[in-house]
Amino acid sequence: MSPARTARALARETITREILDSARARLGTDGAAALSLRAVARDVEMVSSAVYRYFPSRDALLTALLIEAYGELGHAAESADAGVTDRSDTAARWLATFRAVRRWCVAHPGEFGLLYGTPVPGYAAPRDTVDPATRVVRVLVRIVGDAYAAGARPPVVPAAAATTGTVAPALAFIAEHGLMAEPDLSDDELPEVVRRALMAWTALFGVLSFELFGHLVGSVTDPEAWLDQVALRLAADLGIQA
Amino acid sequence: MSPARTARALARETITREILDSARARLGTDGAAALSLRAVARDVEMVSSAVYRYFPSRDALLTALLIEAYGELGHAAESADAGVTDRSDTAARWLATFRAVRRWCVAHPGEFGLLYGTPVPGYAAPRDTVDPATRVVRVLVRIVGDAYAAGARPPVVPAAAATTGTVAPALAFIAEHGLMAEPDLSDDELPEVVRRALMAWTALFGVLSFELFGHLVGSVTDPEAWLDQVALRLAADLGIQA
DNA sequence: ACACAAACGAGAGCAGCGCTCTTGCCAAGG
DNA sequence: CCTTGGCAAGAGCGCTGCTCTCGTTTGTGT
Repeated sequence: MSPARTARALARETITREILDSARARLGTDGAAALSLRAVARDVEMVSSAVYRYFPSRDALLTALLIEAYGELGHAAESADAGVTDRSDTAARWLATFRAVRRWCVAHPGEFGLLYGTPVPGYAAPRDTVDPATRVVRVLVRIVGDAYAAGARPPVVPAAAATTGTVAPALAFIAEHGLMAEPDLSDDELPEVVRRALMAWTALFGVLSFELFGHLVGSVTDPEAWLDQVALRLAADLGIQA
Repeated sequence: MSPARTARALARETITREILDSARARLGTDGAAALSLRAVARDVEMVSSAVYRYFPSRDALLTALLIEAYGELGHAAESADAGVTDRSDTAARWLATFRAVRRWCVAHPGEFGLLYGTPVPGYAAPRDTVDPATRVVRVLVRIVGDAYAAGARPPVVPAAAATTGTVAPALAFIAEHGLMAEPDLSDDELPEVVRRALMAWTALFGVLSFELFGHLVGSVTDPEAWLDQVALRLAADLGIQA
């Protein structure tokens, strides 16, 4: 892809990396909305206008950070799930994924704010970011699907089934992206699996957002243990067990 | 409290109200982080420095907006719960509260971003905001507590009870704030009620945050119906029913 | 009724921001 | 060798939050 590694190309690569690293560092201290291109320019000891040789605008820099962060978070979730050798132990895969997602988010609060916080006013995420953004929920769908395929079911069939006939949210999701690896599910089970996994991902995100944005300061003393409790509660409500 | 309603005090009240309204309008269009004091000054046709007569800083203006928004959201939740005449129909109270919270958040996305989005970099919410911020979860705690007191229980007692011995999150919450109205619960049930309600509030927030911040665009077609499904699912998992 | 103090609006000014444009330098390729 | 193009630097535009000063208006105690 780059056969002619000229000195100029190499320098460009290095400086681009430096800019991204400085931007991510400032993301953690100042927040995404207040990310100052001039500040990162000072960090890498350049004049602000010189940075525009590498990123045409502040939004382009944000997009690069966005894609990088989504990739890291998705990779953390996927490798955590893949790290459980006993693939039938869906409960262990579930908990490992939850913990890995939290670990990355807690380690990178600035990037978390960029990904899931208030959208930057004038900025709209390009199409390139929607696919890496769905990697975490795809892992959860896969785990729930595996558990369902292995016979796991929620403890009770609730009365909520009455509403599934009127509306079918979360179905365009699975229709558009082929994110199921387990075809051993009936047409009735598949939407329910997707719905449940999406709800669980939403709940996981809610816990992390509350923790990282400081909404649990007075109520939860140990956020790590709290997330474990939420993960186990969701797993129990989904019928996932070893 | 103010027997001498001088013309100046009246004018101050009116102009303060105008500033707050303009700020809330700009909150919806520009976002909380980009809220410009100069812009609201132009809206109310004043010089920027004149606004400082009413709010000593941009942070103080944000705090005023924060308290006002928390109050409105809390009032929406409380009045929705109180609007259900049959107090024993905890399922109806549950759903009404969820819908009211969503209605307010969807109607005020800018305020939602201020309350629950990325924290404004240099800004730290003062102590005055923690109490109004807990009004929604207090409503949920009360509903779950009423349901439990009436005999409702989760369908299964899950294995997650093993972890409750090691850590006790969400207990300082109920210890510090006296937010229970139902004393008909044992010492074992009380923490579980608080935990469950806090998890439900977290899940509700996650759904709203995903919807308002645009993370459901490709996956959920009807957010209103989706929130109903989540509410019913949570109620079923909690054992809440009419 | 008068005077003093507080509150107020307006304006200038400071430092910082994103971004654009121009200028001059230096490496890469024909 | 010499032209092309990437590169850093600087000036400049309009914007931001905030501070200070100035002259005016308003409320109040004597």
